[in-house]
Amino acid sequence: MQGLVGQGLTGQNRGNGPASPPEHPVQTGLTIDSLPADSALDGRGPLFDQIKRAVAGQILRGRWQAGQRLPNEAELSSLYGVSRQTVHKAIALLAREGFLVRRRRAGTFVATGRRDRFALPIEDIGDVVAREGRVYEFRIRDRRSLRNGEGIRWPDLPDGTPILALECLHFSDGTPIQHERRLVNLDVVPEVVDESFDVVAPSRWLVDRVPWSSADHTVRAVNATAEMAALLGVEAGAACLSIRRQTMHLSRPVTLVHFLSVGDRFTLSGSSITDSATELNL
Amino acid sequence: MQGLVGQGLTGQNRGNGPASPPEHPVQTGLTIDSLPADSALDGRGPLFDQIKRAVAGQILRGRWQAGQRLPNEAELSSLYGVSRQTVHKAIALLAREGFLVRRRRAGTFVATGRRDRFALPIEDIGDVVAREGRVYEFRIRDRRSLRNGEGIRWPDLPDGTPILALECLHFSDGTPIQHERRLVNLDVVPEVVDESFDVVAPSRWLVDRVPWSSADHTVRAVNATAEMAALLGVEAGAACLSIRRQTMHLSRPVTLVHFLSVGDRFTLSGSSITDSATELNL
DNA sequence: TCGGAGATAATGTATGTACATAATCTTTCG
DNA sequence: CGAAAGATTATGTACATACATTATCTCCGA
Repeated sequence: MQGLVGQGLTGQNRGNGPASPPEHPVQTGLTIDSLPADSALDGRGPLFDQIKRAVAGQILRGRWQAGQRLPNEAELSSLYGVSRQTVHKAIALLAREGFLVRRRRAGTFVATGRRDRFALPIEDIGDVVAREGRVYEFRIRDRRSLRNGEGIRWPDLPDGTPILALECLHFSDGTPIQHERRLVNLDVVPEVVDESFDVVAPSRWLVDRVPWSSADHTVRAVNATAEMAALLGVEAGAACLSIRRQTMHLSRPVTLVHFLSVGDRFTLSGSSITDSATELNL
Repeated sequence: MQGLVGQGLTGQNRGNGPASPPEHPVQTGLTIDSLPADSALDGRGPLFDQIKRAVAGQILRGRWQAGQRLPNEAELSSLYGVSRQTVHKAIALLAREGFLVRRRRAGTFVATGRRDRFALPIEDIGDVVAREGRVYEFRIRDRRSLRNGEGIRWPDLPDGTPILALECLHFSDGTPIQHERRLVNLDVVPEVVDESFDVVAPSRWLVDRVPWSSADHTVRAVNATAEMAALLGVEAGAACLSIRRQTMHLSRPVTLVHFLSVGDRFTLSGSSITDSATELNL
């Protein structure tokens, strides 16, 4: 029963039946030029969403420029013919999504902050392979229990902490595409010593089991060493994508992993969408 | 604001009489075991934030497991001694951040969705270099106005659309670190033809000027061709990070850019933090 | 002119109330 | 027994009200 995937939400387009804002008094004299036609609410979905769309639309269309001050909540309220609470909810959400900046007493401003917060999603290799319709397999090459500092050192972890060290290879349709070297903090995840990883890959096992609160990533390009080249079935020196990830939970390191993937068999890709734009369909 | 906790944050919990819920008899037998000590509110910040922390804490500590159902708003309300609106705000925000899934009539559940939405921020090269305390420079190597399909083809753009093609190099302390090849849709950004890019780099100029609603990225590792190697001052075959980005605005392509960076001089890195964890300080 | 005290204007939070919406559960009737 | 109709329950939205919190502005006096 916990299947549940996409939350369906969003009231459909009911033909703005109840209490639509027909003839509000319009408060002629005011700050911002009376809004042009395309600032009107569109009647689709909840009021606060309509207002979000209307405001974000003004910004995305460049009508409200970065740094410019918006009408205050009371003005917007009478402008759109809804209560201040409803305006507040819409505007506060847009601010939370980074479109606006609000300062008490000063007002609400279009965020100057350049919207260059591109974000690249990093997915589980198994998911990627499966999504491409290929057969995913993995093989554990090595598995050792030891203490930090004994041959291997995990910088963010105190020496002596018990850790599990894993090494494994990932395959797509039988071709090796990624090498993984992983350390797991046994103080945080002691159960992992009882897991054979016959069926579930370590990354998936961990992600299913341990919540994390933060993750650090470093992505770089490196030339394959002779050893790695042999494992991955490419020539020495082939360009490889190297991903290092450390996840933390409640300020404690959980796992440190190093992925190495063949450059022309694996790419990171994804689309970042401005939160609002998603809902806005702009 | 990280000063002392201080500020009498008002509205402490229960006890305060004014029209609190009509003293319903605590509903003994029910859903969640009466919450242990660490589920109490901590008195820091607004009530809805305290409730967010309390609930997210239960989840992150594994006390409320994935798929499990939470007490309903009314129960939480009497549990924490706040109004349903306040509980609703906290829970709705957690749901919006992906911690919870809510279904009408059914209730609120801890999200099973694996929290594997790692995201990697992709920054402007100029920002990165500057942050490292190095001197950033760039040089335009080529600049041409042409129409799509004439020698260059931008797949997502109709043939014949006027475009500006740029090629430039980015330097850190005088060392070349990134090569950029960029196409700009002149139908969307006609002003760009009047910009010399003497001072501001194209990426920065665009990001400051044109809002975007979505961006596609592809990151891969490639071996430097002889030509690129010469430009970047490395040996042919050196591993390079290749980033392709297309940004769209209102469903129209704005710019398509191809970055190539020397593997050992440039890395992508960043930390993804669960939205809530930020505020939670967990 | 400067500095500070106080007024003011904007957003932020909390509560109450009412009703809408969507599942789920229950009952009833063929 | 099973399907349709209705009751129930939990969340979702909207509005009103009240007060808290903070910058900012104004004005007054040394």
